[in-house]
Amino acid sequence: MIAPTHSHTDCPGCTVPGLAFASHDHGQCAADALARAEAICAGAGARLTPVRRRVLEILLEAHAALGAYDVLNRLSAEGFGNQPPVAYRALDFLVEQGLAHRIQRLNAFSACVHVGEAHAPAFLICRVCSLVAEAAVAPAHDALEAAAAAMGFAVERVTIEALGLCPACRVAA
Amino acid sequence: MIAPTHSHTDCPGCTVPGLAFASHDHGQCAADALARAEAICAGAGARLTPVRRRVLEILLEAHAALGAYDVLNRLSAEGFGNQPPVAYRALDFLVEQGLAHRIQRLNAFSACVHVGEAHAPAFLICRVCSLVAEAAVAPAHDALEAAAAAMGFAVERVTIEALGLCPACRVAA
DNA sequence: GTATGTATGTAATATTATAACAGGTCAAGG
DNA sequence: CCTTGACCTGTTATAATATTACATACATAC
Repeated sequence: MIAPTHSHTDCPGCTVPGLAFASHDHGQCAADALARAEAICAGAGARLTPVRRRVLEILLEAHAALGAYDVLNRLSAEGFGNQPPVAYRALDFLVEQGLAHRIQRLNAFSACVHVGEAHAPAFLICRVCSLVAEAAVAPAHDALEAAAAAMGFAVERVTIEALGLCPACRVAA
Repeated sequence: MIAPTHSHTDCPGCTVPGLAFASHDHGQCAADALARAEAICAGAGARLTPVRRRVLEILLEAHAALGAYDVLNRLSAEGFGNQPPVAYRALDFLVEQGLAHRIQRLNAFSACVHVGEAHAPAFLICRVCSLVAEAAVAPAHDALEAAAAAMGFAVERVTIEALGLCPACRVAA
């Protein structure tokens, strides 16, 4: 696990701006996010199978970025397969469907906070407490797209990540 | 190796805009870049030792993103140590001095194209031929900084990468 | 109900990265 | 000079991350 399970960072479904690093009640979030995931998959003709659904739940419950092997450990404890491909396949599926994101810098995955909405996410990673927040950065995305277009490069997927200090750790420092 | 040795992508020293994916003469580039690297290190009180210097040369010659083990293989073939830390330490040093960049998406490293200049780089990675170009995206960087500041997050390091098709592979498709 | 594509489980292995420690080099201060 | 301390290199061992390949099972369309 990359960050403590009880942390309250981004909460899928709780998309109030500015709330990303603040504590808040999110009891309803996971349920909402799962319902939306079902809808997305149905719409895309993709199957949200038990393993895949469970992996999404795990990411939602953790409320933090998890490594593939963290996910795998939980899966195998629950009677699913216990070999890496089980986790990687489900995670890849979720990322493809836009239900989860991969955090390159951490080799980790987190449930998407804005499922279904078109969004250009960036990830703010605290180097002290490892909490990860998802921020909307459409302007940054547009700027990158423009720079790429000027060079004749066709952008398909974008990764924007920042490493630094979250508000809490900033104060503590 | 991530991309062919003979490729002509970004050429340190040849910073003509728009040239990133075009073929061009870059015989002088490596020498210039090395000279600037010496200056940077001298100014920072850092030591560009033989291993470190050689790793930088390797990255410059390859003219592409290389994995740590690619670098290590070349080092050990030349009589340097043949264990991973030898490569990782030198690469980490170069990244810290701003002489090289890490491409997260590829777990690879490339020589910096704009040594010494303050710059906010983004990396354009072709998913077909694996060539990597370094683009200047100060506006994207600023936008990310602004979004982070609004959330109380203090940005220290930024990763911006795009996966897609380079001009050549776009035409071929 | 059978064929077909897709999903899962498993074994084996590849790739990427770090921790820990020993020995060497070099420059500054005594 | 020669010692000290900081830093660099080499090596061993191992950890962490990820993929290939193949067998089995399941779902859907025909």
